[in-house]
Amino acid sequence: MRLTPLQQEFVLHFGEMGSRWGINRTVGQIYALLFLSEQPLNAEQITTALGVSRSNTSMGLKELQAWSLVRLRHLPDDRRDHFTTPDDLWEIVRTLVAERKKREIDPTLTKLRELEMQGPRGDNYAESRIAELRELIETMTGFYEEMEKLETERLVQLMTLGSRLRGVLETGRSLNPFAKSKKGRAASKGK
Amino acid sequence: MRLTPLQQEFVLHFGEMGSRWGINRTVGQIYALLFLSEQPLNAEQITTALGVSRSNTSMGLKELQAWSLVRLRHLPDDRRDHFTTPDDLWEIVRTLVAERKKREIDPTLTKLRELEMQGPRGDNYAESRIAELRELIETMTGFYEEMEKLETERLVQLMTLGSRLRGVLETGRSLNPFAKSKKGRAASKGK
DNA sequence: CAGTAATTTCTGAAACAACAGATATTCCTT
DNA sequence: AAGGAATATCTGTTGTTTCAGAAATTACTG
Repeated sequence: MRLTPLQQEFVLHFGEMGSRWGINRTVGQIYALLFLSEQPLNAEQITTALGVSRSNTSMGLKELQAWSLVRLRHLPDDRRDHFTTPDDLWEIVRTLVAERKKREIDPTLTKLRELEMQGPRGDNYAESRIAELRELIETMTGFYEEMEKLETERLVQLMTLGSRLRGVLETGRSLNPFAKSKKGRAASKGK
Repeated sequence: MRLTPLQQEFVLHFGEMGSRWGINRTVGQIYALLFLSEQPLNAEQITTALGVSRSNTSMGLKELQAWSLVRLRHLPDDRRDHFTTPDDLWEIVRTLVAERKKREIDPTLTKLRELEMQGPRGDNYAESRIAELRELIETMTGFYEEMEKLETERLVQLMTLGSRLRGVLETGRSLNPFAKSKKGRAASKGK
């Protein structure tokens, strides 16, 4: 398989960013390639397109599956595994956030609760600091869980509220500019 | 400097999590130690408390400064640098998010725009996929910028909206349960 | 403008991660 | 059950990261 110049550049960028994202170059490249590929690709195609070893591709795909970032597809009359990324980008974001939370936040939240369970140990400052941190993480993960429940449509609606966000948070103010409220019709210009 | 058992356990946990957070063990430990320390600490104290080399401490502090995660403090009659973390945890979160965005998102957004600037190249699927990704990132960073502008109080208010979040997004519904609206007082049962 | 304390940078060793090629396993076909 | 295609795992090599200790630099003190 041969890449177009556009695909090439995109793939190389994702490879370079890999290390910042906590994955290796090959994993980044495989993901980028699948992301830009209209058809699902098999391991062989990925290997030749990226010019990496077959084994490297295999490990990369395994890692991407552990992240639930690729899906397996089977084509008729072909028993090779073919891989794609979801068409819906918001679904990809949801997956990414969920996985990162699972790996980067949850273990710490568990540990903090564990430390608190062991009861007061007379280390007052540290204890209060830990409690505060736990509360903050709980607040944030609680918010995350609420957002996770929203359908994509509502989520986008929330994200594109823009400057109206501030207004919504002021008690008594409605999101509907036509609702009965003195300040109701503020801020209406979208992008 | 000698650590209490509570500090010890917390510090070790942050060290272990370091690799998942994209920092090394020592950096994680230094941060954890400073986080639990009521007084600012100097490099020497950190070194003995963690049992690492002086040079390692120096590199770790440099890295934490690059992340803007620690602040420098000078005590009277002492020319050594002393380090602390902010008292306000929300400030820490803001810093973390801002830095991660800068390192993990912005370069890719720039690259995507760059690719689009090079104009259509007849690679239709890839082009539309890239445009879609850029739009999504712009939506998310736009939302982030709005949240960044909120004072902490409002931010916490937003995050603790809970199930009312859904209600707020339904056009015409006010955040104020007493506002005049037929559906106004719906959605009050918690989890 | 020495002398010394504090900090940073250099150096090499050890641990770890990434990778290609070879070998082994799985799973389908007949 | 044998053959063969697809995939996964093992093995050794290369590259990278982490770290301590040494050397160099910087920044104060008298």
